[in-house]
Amino acid sequence: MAEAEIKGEGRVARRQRRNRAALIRAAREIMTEKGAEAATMLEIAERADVGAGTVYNYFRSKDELAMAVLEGLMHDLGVSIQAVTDRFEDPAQVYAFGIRTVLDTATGDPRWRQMLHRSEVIADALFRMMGPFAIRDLRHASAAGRFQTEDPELVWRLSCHALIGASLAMAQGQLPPEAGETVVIRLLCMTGIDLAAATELARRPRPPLPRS
Amino acid sequence: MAEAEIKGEGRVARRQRRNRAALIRAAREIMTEKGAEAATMLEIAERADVGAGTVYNYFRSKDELAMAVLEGLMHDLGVSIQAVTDRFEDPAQVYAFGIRTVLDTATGDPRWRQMLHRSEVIADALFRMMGPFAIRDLRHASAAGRFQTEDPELVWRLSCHALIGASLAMAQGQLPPEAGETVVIRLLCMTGIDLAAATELARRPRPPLPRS
DNA sequence: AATCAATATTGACGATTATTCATTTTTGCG
DNA sequence: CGCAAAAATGAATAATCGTCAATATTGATT
Repeated sequence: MAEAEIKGEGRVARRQRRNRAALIRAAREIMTEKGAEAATMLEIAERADVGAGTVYNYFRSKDELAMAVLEGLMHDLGVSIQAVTDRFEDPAQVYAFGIRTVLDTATGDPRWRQMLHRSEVIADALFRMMGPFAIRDLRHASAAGRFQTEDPELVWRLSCHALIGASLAMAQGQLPPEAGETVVIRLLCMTGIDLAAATELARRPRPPLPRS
Repeated sequence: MAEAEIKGEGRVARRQRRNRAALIRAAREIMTEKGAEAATMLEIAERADVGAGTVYNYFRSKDELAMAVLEGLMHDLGVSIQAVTDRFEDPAQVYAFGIRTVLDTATGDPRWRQMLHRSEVIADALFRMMGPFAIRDLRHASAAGRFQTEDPELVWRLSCHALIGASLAMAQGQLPPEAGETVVIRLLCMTGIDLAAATELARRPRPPLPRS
């Protein structure tokens, strides 16, 4: 995929797109398999079939590469969530579905689980990558009188950190899997709805995610 | 301080206490000055006046030493908070004061600020070190009908991650300092009170902290 | 006081890896 | 074809965590 020719694209540009994509793909495979820390730059370079130094022509550091991997994972998840929530009527339900799905994916998908260290980086990526959607949903739900969130950006930021922190705790067995619902309920409380409404929202049946 | 003799304590035990204390003190000085990452084990060992390998007789790893430093900082802050909130009547206010103080200290005290990387470690330390107090406050406030928190442990855990995440964002200038109040309001919302009550609680005048 | 097993200390060293950089290869253009 | 600029290369660098064999200290026992 993504090998489509772009008219007027020279060989350099084409090779660069190929290298960048190959590096991110290789890094994603290795990092999501053994963890970002355990993945070495040399192994990534070899898997992408480039020289060790070439990685640094595309990414200033290993962290920057790891960030690109994370953003890719989150982009994919965001697309899946969008596909499902497009049909929802209630904007509050869109938001609730989103955070529930992020939580379930972060704890359930082994690829996400391997990236769960360095939570500040992950929370930040989540904030940036899914922020536009989440903040839009918070605004809609507030406009519809469902939430009371005049500061959606801040609420979303706090939610990201809490969400990733909870995911980490669950992945480490410090929280039971059943806690997922309660986590969602409490995060919904931050939007300004009351506990009963948050509970109702969190317990609505959810359609399945399309696989990515 | 802490050089008090313990009756029947041999020289080994005395030296071990001295070494452990000296290592934590040295690590605290260096780590809070230049950050935990930039501090090297060798420099810490030299400042504590022990050999480079000796550190590993007391702490299995650099992370474990950093954790001890963090726990010390948090212990000190916890003592200060306790001294102030002892006189409060409203348990909800005790909780509100606690989280506000953690936030202000994390963003204002340069020693804390230097430790703000690796937020999952810090949030975990906060959860463990201040958890007994915070959870007690949440229970009291719930029993008094102020909060609705049947799951104080979970709410506290989520709050820790959100609190540290927000502190990090403020320290990096991604959030303005005035956001502190809103952060506290939204964290209070997680306890199950409504937005108006949370706002009132967050805006009550606060007595100053005794310096530690 | 002498002995000695147990324990603690030491610091040189090994091992690992992210990153750099001088060199080589490739590209695009006149 | 020839050449300058850009990109790729991978061997070398650098930095430091944690190990370990050797050494020093301790204190119970004789």
